[in-house]
Amino acid sequence: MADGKKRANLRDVAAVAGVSVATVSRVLNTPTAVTEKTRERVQAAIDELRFVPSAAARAINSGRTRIVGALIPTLDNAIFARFLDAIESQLAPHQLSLIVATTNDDPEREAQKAQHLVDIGAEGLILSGITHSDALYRLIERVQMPAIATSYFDAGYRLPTIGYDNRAAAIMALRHLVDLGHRDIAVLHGPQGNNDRTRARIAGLKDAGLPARLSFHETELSIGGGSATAHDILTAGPAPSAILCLSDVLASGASFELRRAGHDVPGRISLMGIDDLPGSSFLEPPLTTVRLPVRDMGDAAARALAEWVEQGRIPQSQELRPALVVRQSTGPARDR
Amino acid sequence: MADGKKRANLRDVAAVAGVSVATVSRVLNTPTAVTEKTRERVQAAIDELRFVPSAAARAINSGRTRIVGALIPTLDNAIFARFLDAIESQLAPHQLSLIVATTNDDPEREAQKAQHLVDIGAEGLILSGITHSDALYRLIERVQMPAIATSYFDAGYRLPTIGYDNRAAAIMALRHLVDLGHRDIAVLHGPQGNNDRTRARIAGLKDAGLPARLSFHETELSIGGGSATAHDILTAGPAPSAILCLSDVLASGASFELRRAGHDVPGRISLMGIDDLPGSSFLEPPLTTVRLPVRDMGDAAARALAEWVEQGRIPQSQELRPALVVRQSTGPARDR
DNA sequence: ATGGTTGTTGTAACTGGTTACATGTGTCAA
DNA sequence: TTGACACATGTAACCAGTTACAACAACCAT
Repeated sequence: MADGKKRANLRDVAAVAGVSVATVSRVLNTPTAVTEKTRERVQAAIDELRFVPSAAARAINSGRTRIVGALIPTLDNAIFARFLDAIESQLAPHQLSLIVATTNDDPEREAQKAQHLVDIGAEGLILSGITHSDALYRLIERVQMPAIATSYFDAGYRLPTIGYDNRAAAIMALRHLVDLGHRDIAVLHGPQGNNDRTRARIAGLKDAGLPARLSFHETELSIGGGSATAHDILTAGPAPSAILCLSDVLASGASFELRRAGHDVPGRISLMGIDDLPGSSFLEPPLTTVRLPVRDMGDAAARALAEWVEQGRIPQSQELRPALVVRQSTGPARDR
Repeated sequence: MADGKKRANLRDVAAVAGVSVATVSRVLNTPTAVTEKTRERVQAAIDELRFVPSAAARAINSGRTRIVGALIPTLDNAIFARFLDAIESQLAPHQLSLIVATTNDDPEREAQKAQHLVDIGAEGLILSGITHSDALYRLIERVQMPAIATSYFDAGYRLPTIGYDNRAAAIMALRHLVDLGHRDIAVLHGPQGNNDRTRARIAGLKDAGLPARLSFHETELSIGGGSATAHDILTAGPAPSAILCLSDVLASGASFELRRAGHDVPGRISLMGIDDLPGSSFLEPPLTTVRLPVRDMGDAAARALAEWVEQGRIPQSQELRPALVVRQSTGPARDR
């Protein structure tokens, strides 16, 4: 049958079917413009030669690659993985493929990867956060590329944003603790470096004007970081009445440590997170947290980007609401 | 300056620089073959016009897209996210881009997505497991596409495999429990449907020939599934002396449930998992499990695929060794 | 029989790069 | 001064598609 040489092309198919290349192309793209009979003949040739049209050749004509890229800090965190999962699911029906590039929150690396994505013809970009290198902005501007910033809502930003108000999310958590009477709160957070989500949360807490003394503790964004830092907080000096973790990953670590050390939660100390990871409700006690709608965010970002890429419709920035999820890890502050 | 119309192409650059297209192309690909002076002139034109070579046009000539695809069940599970993270990191230095496609363990969907990857010119594929639809095999054969199956080691498989022996991993776990004197063991596992990793683990347990009565319980692969099923096991009839979860996600759920219900682990009942997720060592008690080297697997698979794609070197199947990680969730079976 | 319309198909010029081959220039030795 | 050779550059064909336009046939109404 097939000579196993190399992939057949349009001319091969045309030759076998005894028609012109234009006709074959029509069978592929506008089948109604071709007679039933020829169409069948061409289709037979296509099947026989196992012809698969070259996407590159198509792209060169249409200028479309149907590829979009996502630049995310890391995949090694459930929150981003879920986010990506949602994006991928939403993109697939649009026949758009997703290229993933991780940046480790390094704007330099992000710009490089973005350049590479542009080089290979990406038609749109999903970014994380709103802090990026000038090189990236220049790139986006230069090639007029649709790009959406996520995990952050800022209607005044130079790009459309689809995300939540990180300040508000943090304040929502803090207010819950303050309402319960907590006045002395330790705040655990990941590296601020280039992570504007974390920075916004911290800034929100600092100028929320709520009546609480906050002590901030930066640590590696991992369960280990959370548990080690919780340990430090509880052994050094007077313990706070509540620990607020700006990420559930840290809260999980803190939760484990509090149990391990035998602290009564929420009796002696309250614990709270932000994110609402799948496991958070299974911690002991179940973790009070602020749910960030990452799945919805992924859906929305993917849809918006698809529309932008396909129909040129520039999306509105879109704010997704975090929600307070009260479980059993928080309770009234003990009287002193 | 620029008229902002559309992207400049080779001929535009050639015109501005006053050279031929061939020279511009040479500046891009073999700069040494061009005089310093012309090179500078061309470079100036490139900068002025903000010329970015079209990857599609390159691909059409070279036949190379520098894109590889990964077909994985889901991103919404830390184990796959880590795996992908490793792949992406390893691929980047080879200038290969990774397209992610999720299959939900559905061979039908997997074949579709694979077809799409081929359509857009993917040069290689990373698959999960060794159970795939005929359509996928035919596709791989037809287009002679480098493809590596992962998460499973089977030297006799039609494709190179890079992974571990799932049977052995499960048996390793079981043996640990049997060595501790457990004779009555409940086994929790995710849907067997099309998941050959799970099936292999179950099969391994069944014909390991170890002296233990096993009862199998299938549930949704989630923390909730693990905790609910653990609850069922402990409330219905005589409780086993150990619970073996074929995934740490389930074990986490079970661990939470055991604590919640106040069972003494490992005093009254032992708990064990397979995977070794980041959080597993923080469970209370820390989870005994079998570590699956997914990060190494991702590294190895990406490297092997890159070599295959770049140099045509077909990789050897590669077995990665699971390792027993004994923590505190397992202990001697109580005398009856 | 003629002209107009519609529908189907083919020819060839595009898309944006790469590259084999031809041409032109400069250096050096005979 | 001439020929050999290296080196730089240009011309044009090529990759695999799409598509504007032309050509042609079939059908119908005059």
